[in-house]
Amino acid sequence: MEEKITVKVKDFNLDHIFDCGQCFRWEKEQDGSYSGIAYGNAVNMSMEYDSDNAGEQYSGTLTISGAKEASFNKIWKEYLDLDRDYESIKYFLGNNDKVMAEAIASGQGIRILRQEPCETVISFIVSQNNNIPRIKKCIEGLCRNFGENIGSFRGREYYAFPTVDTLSQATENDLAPIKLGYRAKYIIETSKALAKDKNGLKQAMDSSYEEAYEYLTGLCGVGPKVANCIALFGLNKLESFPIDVWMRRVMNRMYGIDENNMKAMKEYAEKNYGEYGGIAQQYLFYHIRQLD
DNA sequence: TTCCAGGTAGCCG
DNA sequence: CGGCTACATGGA
Repeated sequence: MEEKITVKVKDFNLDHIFDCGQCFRWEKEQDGSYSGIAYGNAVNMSMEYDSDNAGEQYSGTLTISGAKEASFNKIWKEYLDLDRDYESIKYFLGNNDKVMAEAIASGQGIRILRQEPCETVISFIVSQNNNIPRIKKCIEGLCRNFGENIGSFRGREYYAFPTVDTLSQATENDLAPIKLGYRAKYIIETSKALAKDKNGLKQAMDSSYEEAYEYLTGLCGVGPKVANCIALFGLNKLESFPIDVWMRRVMNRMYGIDENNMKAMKEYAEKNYGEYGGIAQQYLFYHIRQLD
């Protein structure tokens, strides 16, 4: 008998959370639930929405199957950012910004996952100049070849994300079958740096956004965009505002900002989204990908 | 064939 | 500093 946790949630939608480009290891099942792995635990998540709001507020009961009850407070509550009040954040972002209100409407149930810092670093190095389906394949390949086998869950084998110690010892030749392209050497070099500086990411997490950004951009293969993704998804810096091709597209289409004027986009975000820039960015990202 | 994908390192002025 | 380009890979 599979263990499971059930918990009441609101402002919570699995499609919005797992299909907004923040994570790469969750797969949608036939029944609309998602199976995946985080912090070395493979689980399945399904939602039963409250009937009285017809799903519009995205409140209901979340079931995490395969998870031990004790893991809720230790892992899942924090991973899913359940203690944060997204309703007030949505009001803050959307109450005098019609464009943002529209974006929020399409991704009402987004939550910023608190992912493992090392995994986030490597994953977003893989993501550069790459598309999401292929990013997923590359990461799956890394895990299968270099991650610890966690065992089978619902008929599938699961592998933990490889440690930087393991990756730091791999050669470009070892990584060749994974088809990471020119990113392979970035991954090896950055894994070496992180394996050597064990507390670097932890310290960055406890530092200000600016200090974290400086540390991250010092890693090989980590530029402004990737650093902001790591800061947001791995280090819990919610003011971080990653600007990628989609963000350039959506801010041009919806705010009329020039597609090449990244500085204007950054300034717009700082001024209007402030400490919740990262959450605003996720609503915009999800929204433009729905439209496209 | 060419273009594109959650960009960055290296180089040049 | 800011601007330019090569870079692996696979799908459209």
